[in-house]
Amino acid sequence: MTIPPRRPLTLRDVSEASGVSEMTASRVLRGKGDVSEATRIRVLEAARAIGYVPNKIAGALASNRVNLVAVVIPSLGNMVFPEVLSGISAALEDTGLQPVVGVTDYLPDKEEKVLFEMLSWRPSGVIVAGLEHSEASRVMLARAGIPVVEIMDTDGEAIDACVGISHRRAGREMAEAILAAGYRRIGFLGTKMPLDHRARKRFEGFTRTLAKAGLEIADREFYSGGSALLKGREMTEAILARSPDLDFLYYSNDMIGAGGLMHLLSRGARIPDQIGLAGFNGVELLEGLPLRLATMDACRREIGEKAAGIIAARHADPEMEGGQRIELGPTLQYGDTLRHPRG
Amino acid sequence: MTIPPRRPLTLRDVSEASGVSEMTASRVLRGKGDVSEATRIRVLEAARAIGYVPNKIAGALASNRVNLVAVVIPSLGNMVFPEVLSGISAALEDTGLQPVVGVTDYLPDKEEKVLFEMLSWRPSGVIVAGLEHSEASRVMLARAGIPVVEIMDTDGEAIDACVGISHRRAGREMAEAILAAGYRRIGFLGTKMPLDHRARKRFEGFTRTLAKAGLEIADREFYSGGSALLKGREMTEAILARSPDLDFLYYSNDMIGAGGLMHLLSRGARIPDQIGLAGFNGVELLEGLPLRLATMDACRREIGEKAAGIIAARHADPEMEGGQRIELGPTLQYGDTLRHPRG
DNA sequence: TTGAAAGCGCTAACAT
DNA sequence: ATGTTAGCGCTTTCAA
Repeated sequence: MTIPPRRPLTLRDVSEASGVSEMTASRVLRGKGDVSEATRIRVLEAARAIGYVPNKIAGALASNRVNLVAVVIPSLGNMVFPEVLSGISAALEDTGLQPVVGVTDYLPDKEEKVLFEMLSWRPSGVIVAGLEHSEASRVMLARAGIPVVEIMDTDGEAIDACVGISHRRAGREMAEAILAAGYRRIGFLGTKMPLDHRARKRFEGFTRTLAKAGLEIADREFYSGGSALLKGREMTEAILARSPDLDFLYYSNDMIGAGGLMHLLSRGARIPDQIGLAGFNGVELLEGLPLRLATMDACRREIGEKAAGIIAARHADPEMEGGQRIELGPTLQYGDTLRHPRG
Repeated sequence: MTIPPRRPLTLRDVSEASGVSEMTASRVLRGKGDVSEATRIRVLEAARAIGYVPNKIAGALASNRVNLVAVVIPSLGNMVFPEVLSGISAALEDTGLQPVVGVTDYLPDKEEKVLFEMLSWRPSGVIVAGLEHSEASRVMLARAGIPVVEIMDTDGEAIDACVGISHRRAGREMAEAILAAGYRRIGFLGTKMPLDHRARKRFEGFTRTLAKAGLEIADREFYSGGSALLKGREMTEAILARSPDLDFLYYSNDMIGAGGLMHLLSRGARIPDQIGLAGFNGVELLEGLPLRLATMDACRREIGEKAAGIIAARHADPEMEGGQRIELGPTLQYGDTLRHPRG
């Protein structure tokens, strides 16, 4: 197992080893054009024997085609994005396209850098989380001349295509369900929001709906960083110490909601009657908790699939129109922590 | 905001817009070679004004340099790998290198394909999880002529460099701690292991150590797929229904261990005296549980940092020797679910 | 400090 | 079915 790391092999080496022209070897290795079965086999065997790995850089430059799709997301730690990615991978599976992931840590500047870096590899398409970008990023994307799909969110104006849910609506529907169930003293617990536009939009949709019913958020608590489950426990303890009469806690994500649930269970709270809870995302984790947390599915996998589907379709048919807009409908799950509306 | 997607701009466009040669423009944009401050500014402004994005494909072909590091991991859903990635990103931050992630789903065939695909972009290095690869993969990596770092595991023979922990030793140390604490009827719960070599090695280290003490695993339970937390609950219920006299449960990962903990808490089990539990990984999630699960830290972030450090160092100095081997020492955390040894 | 020429490894387009 | 030629956009090398 000590193979001398030699000079990288080129098509020329394959050509010499198999006795056909470079062009024919190239055709065989790409599976394009008519090649006789005999030469096909000779080339393939020669390539395998010498251990040829094609140079995609040269191939891409010559053909002006790159089978990569840039995927730009805020974070991998969030549970949410790996699921989007798996939807993307699945949809790209048989298209010859490959996702390449970049992470922005929710920072617009870093997003700009990551986009610049990725676009400089001339990918066949871009999938980027969110509708909020720096002006420079928007210009880059608009000028790139490739399909751009903004995902997760539909509340705003897209550069090109867009697939997601309306977070304002998600917040509104959750508020409606909570009000319909008769809760009135409602607390909100979430991330510090300048970072997270989607959480902010849910919050806006939520508070506006309460306002229409003549209500306000009774108390709130924010966090950033750390173990979300633990933060959920701590924040819940803190908010209830301050406002013991709350009858509902709305969390901006399921992880902190799960933490809050753990806290309330350990206190022996009567859920959902004395106090109700809801999160957001519909993460798989929730299935294992003692009570099922009320939540709203963010259609993560489906978003990934649909976004990748748009890129793939437009890659296959470059004449196709852009500007697709797909708004998915998240569904509310009452679980065991939100009373069903009376009746 | 309707920018016409034009032909991608080239260095020639920058050259024309700034009135210097392509070569000078290239030098400015790469920050290499002597350029007068005046022309530097003119070029930079011209590039920004027209919205130039360099073509890395052409650059890479011409310079025979690619600032990418291929990172090949089994899964993104596992909590573990995003942390390794964040270690890698951090260590690569100021090196000019960029990680590119590929996912294998624990399938050797897919690993082979992903490696082939990534190597065909001629990256500056490869970081790949595990020491077990198909023969073809090993040959590809050995021949690639770039630094290769195998991570997570040190029980086996590496192609080049390697950074990780000994999972056999981790299993052994956990077994020793469990025995020292006086537990004797021990159950094992884990993934179906042909898929997961590291879980298998932990299991081997664990059972061998028990064997030396004249003990065997009293019962076992395996799963694959699904919500790990829920599976942990279900498996725990199942194994205890079958073997009610178990006094310790060793889980192959923290997520199923957390599920088991939830189940036992809901049953009112006396932990850790009547029954103890331990998992593996030291995931952040555990901090939020009602009891801290005993676990063993897998040094994930540190592994990522060290592996990327090796690639970066060898990238900076191509003369440097290869074959580094770094075995990290995971530390046992007793938490609240494993008795400390008597005394 | 700047420019001109050659060529990286491959594929498109056009022979044969 | 196979081969030849030119050139993708950039950087290296050498010259001015």
